[in-house]
Amino acid sequence: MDSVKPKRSLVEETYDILIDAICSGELPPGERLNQDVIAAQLNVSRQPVNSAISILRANGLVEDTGRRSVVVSSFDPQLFQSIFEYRKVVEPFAVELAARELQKTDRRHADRVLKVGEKAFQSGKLTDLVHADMQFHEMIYGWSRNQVIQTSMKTNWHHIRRSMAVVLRSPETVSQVWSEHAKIVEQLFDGNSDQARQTMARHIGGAYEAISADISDPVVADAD
Amino acid sequence: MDSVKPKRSLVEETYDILIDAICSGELPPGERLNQDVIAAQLNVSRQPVNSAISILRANGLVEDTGRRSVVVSSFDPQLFQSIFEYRKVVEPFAVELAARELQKTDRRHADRVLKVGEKAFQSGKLTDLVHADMQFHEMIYGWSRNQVIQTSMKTNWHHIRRSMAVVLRSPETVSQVWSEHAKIVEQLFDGNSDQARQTMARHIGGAYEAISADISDPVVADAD
DNA sequence: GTACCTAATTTCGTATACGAAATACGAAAA
DNA sequence: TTTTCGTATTTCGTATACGAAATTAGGTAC
Repeated sequence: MDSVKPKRSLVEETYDILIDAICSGELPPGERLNQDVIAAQLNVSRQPVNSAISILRANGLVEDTGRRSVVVSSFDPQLFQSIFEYRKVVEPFAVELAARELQKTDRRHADRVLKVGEKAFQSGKLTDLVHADMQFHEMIYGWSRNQVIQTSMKTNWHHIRRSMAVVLRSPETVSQVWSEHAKIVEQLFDGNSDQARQTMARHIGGAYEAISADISDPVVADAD
Repeated sequence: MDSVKPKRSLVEETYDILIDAICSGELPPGERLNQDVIAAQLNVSRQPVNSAISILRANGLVEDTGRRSVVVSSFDPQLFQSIFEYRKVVEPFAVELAARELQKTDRRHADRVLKVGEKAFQSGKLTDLVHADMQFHEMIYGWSRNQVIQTSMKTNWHHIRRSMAVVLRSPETVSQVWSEHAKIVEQLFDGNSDQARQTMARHIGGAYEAISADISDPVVADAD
């Protein structure tokens, strides 16, 4: 068992806390980030907070206002559309790659992930649902053995989570999502990789349809 | 006229200098980054250097050694393969998206970029060639109007540039690259988007073939 | 000569300090 | 009352300071 303490730095800790606050919607778009306040809340000096914000800025999750402050980036429907347009091509590709060499042990992992999804569905907690959804897709990215897909999608999920925090999904939609997940796994392990690919493409397309209607209006900072 | 000074911070300046040194091969894989030394060289304090390194670490370009130092990440052929596997799917897709709404003015831009490429080819300077190559592909990403493609490929080009610094390309290969670029533009503006897509797919595939042979061995840090 | 132990030095993370720039506020003039 | 200008305050970027961890070196025992 890995009981090593990674010994995370305060910069990392601060970064994780901030990105989580942003993605969960706790810090909504346009919200100002005051270094002194954050430092006080986390009981650290301003220095690690400053570094963490530098990373967030480099990743586009916060932006300078031209004034003296940084704010959480506005959530742009255009970006959301880009993400799903992108996913509709990349995720079926990930499925195709995953089919190359599936291990038998992977099946156990898949079943576990699907089970967690079921539980999250029954609990009805949005946070759990989003998390489980992400887990499933990240499993596929991992199977693809393509690092670029994994890292680019990691960034995308920050934005996806951010949008999910605003959007409510109907139970029927959620139910369908998880039956499609199961179907993809089934087809993959049955050797029908091409079908799995197509199912994934439809899955992403459908998810976008289901969600996009709700986020037609951009969420931006309050005008002064 | 935009005569505003972007007023870049020392963190940004330092980050750009470091990433450029890494991507150009000036700081080879395994090279240790000493904050004091870098700060002295750039005539800044260690603070912005520290922040810049935090960003590099978050982007995976440097990594902790478990000791007290960070080193430039080793260049992994596996990653290189992932990048081209990815590009072979994503770049043709970018071409497809680009075909949606091409502006007439874009043609002028394209011709300019192609011309710069020719010049770089004649000059024979590797740095210029790589830069021009990147310019061409980034033009396509821009035309796709898909932000995710743009940002993910931006990261990838750091790694691509890094590999290019090691790999020498034969003049014939380079020549072929640029005639293919021209062909893609031609096909796009002639409305043959599907052909342009296929040309791009062949282009990426060919580029990978041409390069991959030379980087079969991983470039890692010297063993102690 | 080799191995080990301890002290000195390096080097990093984080805290604190300082100066500059921008915003907020308040007073005076229209 | 509204606007404008000057001053006080906030807040950030960057410099400097400090303590801890790790590496290096040197010396001693075998």
